Amino acid sequence: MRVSRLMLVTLRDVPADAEIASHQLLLRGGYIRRIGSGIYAYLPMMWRVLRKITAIVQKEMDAAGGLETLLPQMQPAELWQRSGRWQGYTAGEGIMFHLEDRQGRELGLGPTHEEVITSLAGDLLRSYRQLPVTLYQIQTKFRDEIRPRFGLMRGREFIMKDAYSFHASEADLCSTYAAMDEAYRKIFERCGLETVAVDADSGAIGGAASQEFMVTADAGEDLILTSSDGLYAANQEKAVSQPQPAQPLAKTKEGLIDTPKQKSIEELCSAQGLEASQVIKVLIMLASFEDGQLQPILVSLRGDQDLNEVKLVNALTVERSTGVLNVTPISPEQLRSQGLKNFPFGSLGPDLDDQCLSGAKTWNPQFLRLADPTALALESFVCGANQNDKHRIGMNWSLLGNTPISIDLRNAQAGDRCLHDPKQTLEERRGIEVGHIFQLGRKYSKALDASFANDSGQQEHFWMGCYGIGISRLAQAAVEQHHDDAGICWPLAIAPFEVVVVIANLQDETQQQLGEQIYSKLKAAGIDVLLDDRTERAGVKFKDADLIGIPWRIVVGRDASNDQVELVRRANKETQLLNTEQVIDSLTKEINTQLKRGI
RNA sequence: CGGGAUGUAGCGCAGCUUGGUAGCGCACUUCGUUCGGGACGAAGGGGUCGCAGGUUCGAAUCCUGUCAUCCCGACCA
Repeated sequence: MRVSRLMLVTLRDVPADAEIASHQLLLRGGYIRRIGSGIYAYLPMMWRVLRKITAIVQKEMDAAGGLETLLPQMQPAELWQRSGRWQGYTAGEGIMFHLEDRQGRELGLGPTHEEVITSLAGDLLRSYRQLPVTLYQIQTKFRDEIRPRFGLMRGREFIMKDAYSFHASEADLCSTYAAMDEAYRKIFERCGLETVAVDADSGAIGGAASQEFMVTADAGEDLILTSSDGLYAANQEKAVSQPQPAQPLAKTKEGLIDTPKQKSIEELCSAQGLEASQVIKVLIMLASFEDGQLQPILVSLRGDQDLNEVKLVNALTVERSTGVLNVTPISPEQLRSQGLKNFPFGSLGPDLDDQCLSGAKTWNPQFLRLADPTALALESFVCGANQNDKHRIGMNWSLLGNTPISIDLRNAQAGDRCLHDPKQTLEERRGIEVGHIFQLGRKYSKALDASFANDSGQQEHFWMGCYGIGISRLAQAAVEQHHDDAGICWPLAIAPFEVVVVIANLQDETQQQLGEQIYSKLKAAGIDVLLDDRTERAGVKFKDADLIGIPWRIVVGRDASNDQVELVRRANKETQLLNTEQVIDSLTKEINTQLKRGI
């Protein structure tokens, strides 16, 4: 391909609405254009990148026994009603775009495909003899994200590879899950990405075991915690640890203390000379459930710990065996509109009386009381007295009366000791989630009644797994991990072109001819080569080559008359002076061996 | 949805306080000089000042409403 024919439009200034490096560079390099919030056009060079990633994914999925397919993006509501997810995905914070057709039938635009694939499998897979089966597809997904951001990182329309496996037994599911884990590691390695596999929450998808693959990068949206020996790695949403020990509270008799203007844990501790771990922190939240219940929640935590909302939502789902639409802190305005008196915020205790909810218009009039084990383990503590500007000291749980439900609700933090080896501590890093694998179990096959005949002729529900990769996100994550001040440094395997031949001065006949010659020879050797044949000055072409990030650059310039050209490696600017034959030889070899690695 | 900010040419911005009919840099077109790290000169083209009302002789500028985009939180590949 010739740059003069490539519709290459690069920008010198950084677009104002791009925040992170990868987003800025993709815009500046002429890879993407924003069409709407979270909606992007993939320009020709970007499409080449995406196709290269796609090809790698297809190869590895095929090698792992996957069957490529293509499922509809328009999905009937009825299918989602059967799985029980229509409500959760369309109402409240739901992320499914949905519409009505001319007959008034409701349809959703596929954010994921468990429903479609499971009903198909139930239809087509009748015998255990047909199992296991893994189906996958690569297509555009639609999600009405609450907050799209960072270009392709979180789009409302994005390209995803999603795979689903069907099994006769849990053991068989586990073996495919392990094979997918392996395939994912190969895929990311072949794409030139440094990733960490972490234990993950399975979220709205549901199911048992689940692992996320994170591209490590400071701009990542997720916080991941890893042990220094590398044996434990988890998303903070899921991570568990041994808490730091609490500072024991000097034995005092229980009593009331005045704590004017000491509303936060910090204010209280600094005014009273306490450690945060000696205080019980109380959070009041409102959970709205799929069945319409509005339930006030009272959470007690040790003062030095933070609430993990994912763990809270999971706990609530188990407690009520129904889906949670959202959980939000309760505000004084909400209390007023329920016709309730304000709570003594800043002085709340775990024993806040249910009386203060009586007469609520739409809420359940009793708190659901939960507490983290670190809070329950305190033998003596300080907590709010449920009246403004008063706290109680020397308290314990038996003095407080009815004990809340004990459940892990706190965030593991960097510095906590690891459960697998208390000598290790957790370190934190940021990551971009590019892949996620789940053991779904039989959640969907039961909900959609998808079954097969086992070896004794009995109908059984499938064991299922599902496995996703964000293709377009992966492309941007690669940029986030591989760039410098001058621009992108694409890993070879996913670069839009492998080599760019820059003719320094197009008016120089010798340079022009030699450039053309090298270009044709590389093309004939099967290399993805770009020829910069623009009549721009050399500096402009060098800057553009750096910006768009082609891994290798051949400069045909001053020494063209002696058949000497420069070979420059984009990532480290390493330069060699070679003749035509050498440059073609060494590039062909280098590229072929690099691309073969990992296959 | 809550909190914060911004909308003026393809991109980056000034002008708004104090109303007088739109400007700068880059990019684009033409000509000349230059030609290995985003050249120089000359001449051009391109704007419903987000949109709708209002105030005024007159609005990019003041007022009201509205829409869009971005950032912080919940969502997730």
